Amino acid sequence: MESTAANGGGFLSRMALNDNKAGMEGLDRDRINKIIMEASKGSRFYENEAKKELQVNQRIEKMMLQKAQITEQQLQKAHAQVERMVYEMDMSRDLSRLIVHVDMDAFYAAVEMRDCPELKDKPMAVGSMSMLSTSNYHARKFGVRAAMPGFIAKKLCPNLVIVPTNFDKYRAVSNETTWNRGLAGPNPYAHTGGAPDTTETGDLQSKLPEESEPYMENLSPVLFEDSPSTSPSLPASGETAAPGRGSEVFGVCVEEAVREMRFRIEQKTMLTASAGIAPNTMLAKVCSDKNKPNGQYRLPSNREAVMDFIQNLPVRKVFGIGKVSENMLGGLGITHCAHLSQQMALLSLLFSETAWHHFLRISLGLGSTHIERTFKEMSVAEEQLSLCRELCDDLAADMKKEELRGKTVTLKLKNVKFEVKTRASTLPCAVATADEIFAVAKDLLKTEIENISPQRLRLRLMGNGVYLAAKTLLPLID
DNA sequence: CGGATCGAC
DNA sequence: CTATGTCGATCCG
Repeated sequence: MESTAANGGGFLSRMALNDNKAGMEGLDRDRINKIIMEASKGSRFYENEAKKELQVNQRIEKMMLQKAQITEQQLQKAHAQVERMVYEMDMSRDLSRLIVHVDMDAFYAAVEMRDCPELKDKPMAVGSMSMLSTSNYHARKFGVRAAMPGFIAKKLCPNLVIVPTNFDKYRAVSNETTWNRGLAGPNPYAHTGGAPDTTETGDLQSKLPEESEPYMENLSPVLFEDSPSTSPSLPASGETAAPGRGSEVFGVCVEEAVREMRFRIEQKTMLTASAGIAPNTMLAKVCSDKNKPNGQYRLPSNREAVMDFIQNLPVRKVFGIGKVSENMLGGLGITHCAHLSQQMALLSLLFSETAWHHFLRISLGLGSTHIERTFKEMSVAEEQLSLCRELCDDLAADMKKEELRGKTVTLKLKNVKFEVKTRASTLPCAVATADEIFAVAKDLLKTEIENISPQRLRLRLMGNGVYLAAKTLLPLID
């Protein structure tokens, strides 16, 4: 098997600098990659990476063989099916929501610089000689980035200052930035009418991407910082929910509202954040990266703007497409989302259904328009019940749109220790309205509250949380 | 189901 | 002088 390894210079491409991040443009990649390879070669880590790269290359070859066997008919048939789906998905596009994704800039590094002005004009990173969590923008110019071992970073930038991580500090700052309590004060943008979509920003609360975000409680000391987005455990990583539907919020445009949000964060923490405003979470996250650091970008809520934006987007920028997928797609000549749409029929024949459906959604610029709510803590039963009611309303609205009803109501809870529980109840007949769902969900929640008493049920998160199991979903009309 | 794989951070 | 982490989700058998 000829290895298609993409390297002329004899290094593993997977070891090379990943310049997919903000602050990484226009540096001397060849020099940087050479240093990385020299520092890595021969290590066990490198050998393992080499093995993994070979496996990926073999998968690509296998895929190319499969591709060669596809007949014109198969392709045409796939094409027709894809076209139908594109049409349906396009129809279901929801442009009514505004999602804001807020992401702290180089979070850990920014905190350390703030607290030690001497670091300000030096290249610095947070972490250890073994692993860095993040670096400041000055260091990024040398190719120093999150997830890079400190000893390699030192070779790239001998003057690099490496500061050990202070998780407690990051968590404290993170808490300051959470919407519910941290950024107190009247917040005119928090709610819109009936559907309070506000959420806090995860970033603030949770993690960090390109810029990182702090961690939460169970901190597993981890820590890379760059990158926005929502974090797995605390959903909020960089996301905030939207101020509302439409672009006017209490007479102020979203851009202004988000500018104020960022301004308040900066006033309170002396740290900057970037934000993306878009009709769904996938796009908002990508947008938050666009004018980083300390900037924001709004993608208008119309189909043309979305499609135009997505066409020019490298697939690697999309949440969920990592090194491996990028390489697999690259084998087919797909580097940008525009290629994704062009080759969708082929993709539908070469990838699993879930995979190509995911690609299809990306190629249309679709994403979630609903945001999980995260709280610092919620231990008052009345609040829990009223939140539960809200979730039921949202769910009923979504179900109505899809013309679905269901027989199983599942309540998902996450307590302050981050343990997740689900409780479900299956009914004799399917339900669809908010009242019907709430009647069941309320009982489930009350049972949980009672089971734990006299202690209080202390919840961390309740969201995404009340939903109906898919298998029991039925058409609204028989 | 458990282990492998992938991706986020 | 060395030295490359941890988690959750999903896939796959």
